[in-house]
Amino acid sequence: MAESLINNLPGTRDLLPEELAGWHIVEDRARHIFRQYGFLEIRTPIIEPTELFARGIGEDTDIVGKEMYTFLDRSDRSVTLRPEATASVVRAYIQNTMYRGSGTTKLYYLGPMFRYEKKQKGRWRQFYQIGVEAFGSDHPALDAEIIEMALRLMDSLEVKAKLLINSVGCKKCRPLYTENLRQALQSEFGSLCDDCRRRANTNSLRVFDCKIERCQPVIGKLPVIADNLCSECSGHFKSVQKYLDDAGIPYEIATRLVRGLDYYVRTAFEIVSGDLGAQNALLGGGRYDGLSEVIGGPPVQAIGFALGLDRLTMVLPEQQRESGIWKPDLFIVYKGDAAFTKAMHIAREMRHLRQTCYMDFSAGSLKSQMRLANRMDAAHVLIVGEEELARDSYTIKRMDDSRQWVVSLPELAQYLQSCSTSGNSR
RNA sequence: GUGAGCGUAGCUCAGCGGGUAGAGCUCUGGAUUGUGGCUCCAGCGGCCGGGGGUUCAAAUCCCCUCGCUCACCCCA
Repeated sequence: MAESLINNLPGTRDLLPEELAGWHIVEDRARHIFRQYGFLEIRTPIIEPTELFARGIGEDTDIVGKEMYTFLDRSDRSVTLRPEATASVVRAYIQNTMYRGSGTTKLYYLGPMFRYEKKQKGRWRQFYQIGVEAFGSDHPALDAEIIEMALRLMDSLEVKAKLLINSVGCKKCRPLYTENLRQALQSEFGSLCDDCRRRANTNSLRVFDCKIERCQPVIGKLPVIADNLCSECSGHFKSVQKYLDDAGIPYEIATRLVRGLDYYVRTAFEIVSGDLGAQNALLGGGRYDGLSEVIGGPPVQAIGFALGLDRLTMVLPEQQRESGIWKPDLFIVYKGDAAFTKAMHIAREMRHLRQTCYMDFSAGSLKSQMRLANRMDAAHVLIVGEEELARDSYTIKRMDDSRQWVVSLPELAQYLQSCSTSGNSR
C-alpha cells in the first residue's frame, strides 16, 4: 500500500471483533478448566532483561540465537520482548518466594509473545499463548494431570487433536544418549542430507525432525532415547504412561519428539492438529526441573505447557466460534424526535435490568434501522413511533418468527427477563 | 536468512497475444410514504501496491522496490 503509516508491522495483526468471538470462547473455557484444576492466573512483564531468556531458554537455541526482539533501552540496558513466558513465570516464582510453604504452586498466564521469524501459516511475530506452570513436584501423576487438563480443554472446544509424548531424559542420561547418537550418525555420514550432517555435530537430536526421504532409513535405525534412559527417568516415563492409561487418555509415543528449548527434561509432549499445514503444533510442553537453578534460584521441580491461541482459534469449529458472537437481546428503532427521546429512556431502563440493548444513532428510516437489527441478529426489535408514544405502549417484534405484539413498559421488562435465561452477553 | 506464488472496487476475483477498467457479494436508495430476511430495479465505490523503462498508447511487456501468502529452518 502507498501510505506506510496505515500499515502494521510484518507478522503483527489486528484482531477484529468478529474474529475475537472465537478467542473469547477459548479463553473463557481455558480459565474455567484451569481453575477446576487449581491453577491461578499470574501476569508477568512482557519485557524482561535479555539475560533471563538467554540463560533460561538456552544460548544455543534458535529462539535465543536469532529470534528475539532485543534492544537497548534509554539507559543502555539490554531488554527483550518475551519470546515465551516460562522463564518469566519461573523468575516471578522465585522472586516472590512462592516456593516457601508446602504444596504445589499452579499458575497460568495468557498474553502476547514475540519472535522475530518469517511469517507463515499459523506463525506470527506477535502471537498469543495461554500456558500453565506447576511448581514443586516431580510426581509423574502431575505430568499426567496437566496433560489431561490440556486435552479436556481441546475436548470442550470440540477440537480434534492428537497427543504425542516422549521422555527426553535428564542431565545424567541425555548426554550419554546424544553422544551415542552422534557416533551412530558419524558412521552413516555419507548417506545423510546436508542439514543432517550439520545437525549430527551441533544438535544431534534434531535429525529426528528431518523430512528428507534419503535420511529416513538411517533415522529409522538410530537408537531411540526412550531405550537409553537412566533407570529413574525410565521409571518416571513408565509411570506417566500408567497414569495416562488410568485416565483413559489415548496417546502416541513419539520417539522423535524433541522440543526446541534446552530446559526440558523427562516428559515432553505436544498436541498436534491435522488441519494446520506445516505449523501443526497447537500445544507443547514438558518438565523443566532444572530451570530455576539455571537462572539462580533454588532447585525447583516443575512442568508446564503453552498453547498457541492463534493456531487453536484457526481450527476451532465454526459452531464454537459462533457461540461467542455478540448480539443484542433488544434493538430499539424509533421514528421522530419525541420518539427518539423516549427510546433513549427505554434503553436506559432495560440496561438497568441487565438487558443487552442497542440503538443506532446514524440510521435514518425505520426500514434501515430494521435492516441493521436484522444484520446484527437481534432477538427482538422494539418499535417506538408516534402511535406508540401517544398510547404509551410499544410494538415488540420477535425477529426469528416475525411475530409482533403490543406491550407496556413493565410488560416489556418482564418479557425480556423471561427469555434471557439462556445467557448471551459479550 | 533461502525459495516459490501473488498484489485490480470494502471483500472474493475476472481482464494480462498492449488501445485509457468489469462481475459477484457488501453498502445506499426505490418497488413496500411506520417494519428486517427473499426478489426486482437503480446508484455509490478504483492514481489496476509504488517507482522507472519500452511504446503513438501499459492493469497488460521489462527492471527495481515495498507488501502479502505458502514452504524450508524452527516453533505455539
